[in-house]
Amino acid sequence: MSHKDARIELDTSVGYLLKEAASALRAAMEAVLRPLGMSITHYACLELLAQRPGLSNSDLARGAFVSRQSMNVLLQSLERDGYVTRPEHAPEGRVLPTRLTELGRSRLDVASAAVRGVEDRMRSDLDAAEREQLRLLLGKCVAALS
Amino acid sequence: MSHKDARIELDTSVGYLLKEAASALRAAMEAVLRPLGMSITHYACLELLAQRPGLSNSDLARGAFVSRQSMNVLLQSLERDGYVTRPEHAPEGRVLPTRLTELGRSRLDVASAAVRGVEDRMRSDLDAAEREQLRLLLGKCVAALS
DNA sequence: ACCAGTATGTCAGAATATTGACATGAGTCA
DNA sequence: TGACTCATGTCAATATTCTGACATACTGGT
Repeated sequence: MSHKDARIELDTSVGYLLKEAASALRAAMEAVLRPLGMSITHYACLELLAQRPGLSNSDLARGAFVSRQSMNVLLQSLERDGYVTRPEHAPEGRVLPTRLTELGRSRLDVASAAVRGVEDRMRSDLDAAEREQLRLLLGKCVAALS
Repeated sequence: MSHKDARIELDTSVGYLLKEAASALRAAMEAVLRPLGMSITHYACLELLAQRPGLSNSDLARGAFVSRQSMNVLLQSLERDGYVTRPEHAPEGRVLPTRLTELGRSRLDVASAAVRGVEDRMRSDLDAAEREQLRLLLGKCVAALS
């Protein structure tokens, strides 16, 4: 060995496996959302709003793991299509609280069912204890990186 | 409840946690690779070539989870910068086997050490058994989705 | 009151990745 | 041999995301 072997073993690297799993999940979600005319960020935004109505653009960006600029243009298109509404000017501060419309909620219902199917398939070989274990371990990784 | 509650619980969803972890890992890797003038795809390509010399463009694309068109333009820039070499025309078939240059390998050594630091930090709260468990569970998820 | 620091919404330009398309080569099967 | 299928490398166009920048608004300390 002429140079130090600090190479990362791809096949056994947790980081690589994590990326592989996330990539597979993304592909599977895109496959079921595409027929609905929805992208993943699209869906993530609506899902966040369904669970936490009134989130700001910046909140949604953090929750969907994109920049707030990206979320802003997405929100503009969602608003144009009538899926969400935002007040004309901020009630207080600069924050514009966003809310789902009835149309947005009904579209989300379909998308949410499709995504649930993907998640169920992903976890199909895991029993309840393993799912909990996976959540725990992923949570530790997230905490350690932030 | 006027409409059926098929909503996915974001906080407890394995899929959401997976995306969160992958996003945190990506951010951390970008942070350490940026000072080296390298992107994640950049690094992934070099790392793949170090472990499996002679991979084709399509192989590299699959290994780095991008389209082969994206990998192609990346390889062109890597070739232009002298990090990798490809034969002028295919030895057999259409496949152009790619190899690291000495320059590419030395640049990779630095990047690899930086990335290893990130991975170590990510797994810092996990003991050996937990790391093995995480690999196993992620592997099951990947298998179930493909 | 003031000022520095931080967070937000938004516009514009740049970087990155994807989809579509085409030609070429290999393998299969009748 | 010929037809068919599949994988590869690559060009072009499109789409998506990010970075940079700016004005505005809140917050905490002096």
